[in-house]
Amino acid sequence: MQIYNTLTRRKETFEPQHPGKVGLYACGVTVYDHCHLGHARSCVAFEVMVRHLRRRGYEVTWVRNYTDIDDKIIRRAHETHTSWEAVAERYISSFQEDMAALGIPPAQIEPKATEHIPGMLEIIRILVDKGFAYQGAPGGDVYFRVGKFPGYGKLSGQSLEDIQAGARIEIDPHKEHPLDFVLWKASKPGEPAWPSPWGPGRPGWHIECSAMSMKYLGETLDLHGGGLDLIFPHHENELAQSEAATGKPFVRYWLHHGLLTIDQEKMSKSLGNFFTIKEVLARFHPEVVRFFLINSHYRSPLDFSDAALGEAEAALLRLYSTLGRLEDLRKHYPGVRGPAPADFTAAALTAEEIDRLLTLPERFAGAMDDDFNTAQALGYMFEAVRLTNRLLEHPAAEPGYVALLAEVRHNLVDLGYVLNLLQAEPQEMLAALRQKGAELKISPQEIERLITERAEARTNKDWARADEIRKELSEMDITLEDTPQGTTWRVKG
RNA sequence: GGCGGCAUAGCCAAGAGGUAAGGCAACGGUCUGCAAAACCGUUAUUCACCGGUUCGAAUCCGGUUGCCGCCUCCA
Repeated sequence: MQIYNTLTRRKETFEPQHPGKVGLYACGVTVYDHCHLGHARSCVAFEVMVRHLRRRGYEVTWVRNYTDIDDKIIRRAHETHTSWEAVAERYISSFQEDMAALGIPPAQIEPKATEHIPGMLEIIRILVDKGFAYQGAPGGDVYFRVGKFPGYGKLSGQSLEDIQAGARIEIDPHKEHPLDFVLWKASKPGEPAWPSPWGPGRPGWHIECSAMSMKYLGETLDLHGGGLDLIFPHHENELAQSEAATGKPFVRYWLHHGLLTIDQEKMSKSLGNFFTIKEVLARFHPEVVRFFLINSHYRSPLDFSDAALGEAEAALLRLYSTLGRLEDLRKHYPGVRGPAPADFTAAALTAEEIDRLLTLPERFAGAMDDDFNTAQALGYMFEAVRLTNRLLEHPAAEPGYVALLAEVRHNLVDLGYVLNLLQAEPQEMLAALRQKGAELKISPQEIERLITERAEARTNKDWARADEIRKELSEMDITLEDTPQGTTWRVKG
């Protein structure tokens, strides 16, 4: 497998420290508000990586944290006249609802910062003992001494001078260097506080990830990642404090995904240009959202728009349509399974095309092995779908025909599992997608009644009345489809 | 200002030295009582622009332009 490593800015062959085992730490969310779609992108990206690694036979330990204490949480508690604990608890629940709705299973370990204070204090103690950290004033903040760590800046590719040149940081008289960052933040009266050798306070942002990741995954992690926007300062600081404390490499492969944008601008709370996961899911099927999120490579920027989600919906519909036809076929031949006979030939496809259809799993895996290239993997699936549709258009009587399609069906669903797509019952999904969750201008009962009336008219060859009903429904954005199994309807797309 | 990234058809998007995947949309055809769906076909001699390396360049190198991200909390 090849994985792009932010530290070296290259794709590298992936080799975990311990054969067959992989530890992944993905930076989670700060729980002070509902999550937006950018957070969903992050979670889906790591989920898919984990699924593919497991498919490749690795035993993966996936850790995703909650930052459940920080300034924004405290501020939110003040604003809403409640406790910081209540704020954290509320938005952890909200996050879990979103994950469940998107079908993302929980990580193996989901640690909370406030439950790991002793581990953070231990790292800070070591850093102070080694001279990498100092307290600015008695009872005050404890800082990391950036100038003492030679590798500072190696992750973001900048020198200390580079960073300082553009720094908009206020000069803090207690800091030795403007870029020294807080490890332990002294609490003001009334603020949440934990006891420490340096006085009551709370952890700085970066130290929690070092403490929690190393506790669960060891001093050197295989994989650690988050959004591109976390490279500096968050991951740079994590790297510095962790390596300063242990003297060992902190992370073997740093993974950073691209950001979700709106009109080419980063979706963010501060810009106010965000949609929460809940808002998006109210309008689009969760699987459509997932498809949208993985239809481009995880490191690319991804622009959100209704049109883009609409395209994702149409594309997913195409996948499920074929799957539905394959499912119908399976019901007609319940005993037949793949694999296809090696010597099977079909009029509709050349030998090369049949081979291509059957080697989908290899090509799919190859794409995923190449830095989790979900876009290419999906491209291969669509190619297989096109070939499959061609076969379905030209039914053959041979048993090999059914066996081949049974194998294709199995492959599509099996590969879909890696992307957490195509796991639903096709007919149910098609019905859900066709109705788009949109407000209907007419009740389904009324539609059914008109369909029945039209069926009667058609039996009597009363084409005028049949067309009239079609037109009537069409004006209410309902499209009728006459199939051998009867007439179905869908909301116009 | 410093650091980094991206520019591929109407839109979205793979490809990273060997002659442009895939999706959406559009148009033509097959099918259909009419449609829809599906299938077939068409839609980039060309990958922002200018140079260079090479037998050969979206792919490598240099420069230009435009957009984005980070340098403050951010997935």
